[in-house]
Amino acid sequence: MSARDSLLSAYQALLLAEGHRATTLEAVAAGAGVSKGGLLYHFRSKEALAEALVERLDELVGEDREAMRSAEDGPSRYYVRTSVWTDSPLDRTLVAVAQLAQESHDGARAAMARARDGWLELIVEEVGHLPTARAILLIGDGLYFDAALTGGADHVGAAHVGPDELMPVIGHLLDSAPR
Amino acid sequence: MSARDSLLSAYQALLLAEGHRATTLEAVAAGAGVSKGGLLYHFRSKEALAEALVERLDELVGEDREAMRSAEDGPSRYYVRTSVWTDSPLDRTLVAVAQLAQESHDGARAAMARARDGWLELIVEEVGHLPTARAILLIGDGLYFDAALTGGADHVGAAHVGPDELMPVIGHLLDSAPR
DNA sequence: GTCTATAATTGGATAGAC
DNA sequence: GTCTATCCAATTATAGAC
Repeated sequence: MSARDSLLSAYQALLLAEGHRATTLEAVAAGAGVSKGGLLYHFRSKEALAEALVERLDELVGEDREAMRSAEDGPSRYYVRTSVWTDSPLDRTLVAVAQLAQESHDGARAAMARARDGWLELIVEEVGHLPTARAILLIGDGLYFDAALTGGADHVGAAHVGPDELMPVIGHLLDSAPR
Repeated sequence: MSARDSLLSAYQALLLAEGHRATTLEAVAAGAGVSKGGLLYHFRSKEALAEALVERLDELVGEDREAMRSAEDGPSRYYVRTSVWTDSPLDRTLVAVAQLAQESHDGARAAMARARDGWLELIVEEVGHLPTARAILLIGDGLYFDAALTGGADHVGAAHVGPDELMPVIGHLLDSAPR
């Protein structure tokens, strides 16, 4: 992996766990095994790190959209199934960018809006009923919220319900939506 | 309002919009119209502000639990109905504490877990089916996630669906849950 | 109870050596 | 392409006057 990629991954990991302001250039550099000067050769500023991460999210979301469109069990089930935390590249990048968005980063907010609009579009196509589609999108948002609250750590609390238990509920929403 | 309350409210507002690290003591003091020294008389440290806010959340959640238990339309509908952003004291405090939790504040994480466990308990009592109850809880989480992403600003995007459109979907989940 | 002054530290960014 | 040294601004917290 190139030094640039290592730096971006280290930045993402820290952002995920601690947030934008708490993620210092020194910590990112240390995480990637280079010095602060080395970091600043690849990324001119802290803002440049954020912009690169937002680009990475756009790419991953684009790939996810293709997979969602052609999913065997349909876009809605695919969406909910993949919204539970699995530590995938998209999971990690999405929650990291969500941290940026919450700390008032405009680019990150716009990227989150783009991603969610795209998902909603495919769900509406399948469901044919906007409020139901919105409810399904919200369930996915809720799963990301849970992950974001703990910085992506495993959460096997009493309240935890896995995808296997959730899917029948989604199936029910799909079957019963007005047309 | 006492100076202490003003300070806590100013802290909460900044936390909501910018996150823990970005919320400086100077900005909190300025928001409440006192000096940094004045702030530190009421709160010995930044951590003391965080702890006071967590206490405030526990109180508001306790009150909300009572209202939820005795809601005319039942706990589940009450929960979803009140999870849409209305800028209420509970909304603001909850999302502010969620910011703290995301920046790895243990007390905030524990408070969020307590709140969500309490809500889930009442929903399960009503619904009688854990996966359905969990789905309803997730819809509320999703609504808070949306609010958190924008720091509680109004979001009247194309994807926005209000409570009036969402409630029938909840009603459907309630009616169709296995018993 | 609130203020000013200031100490001690940290963080983002630049300059220039290697 | 990476490092060290350094500057400047910002931040938490203390001390003590009023």
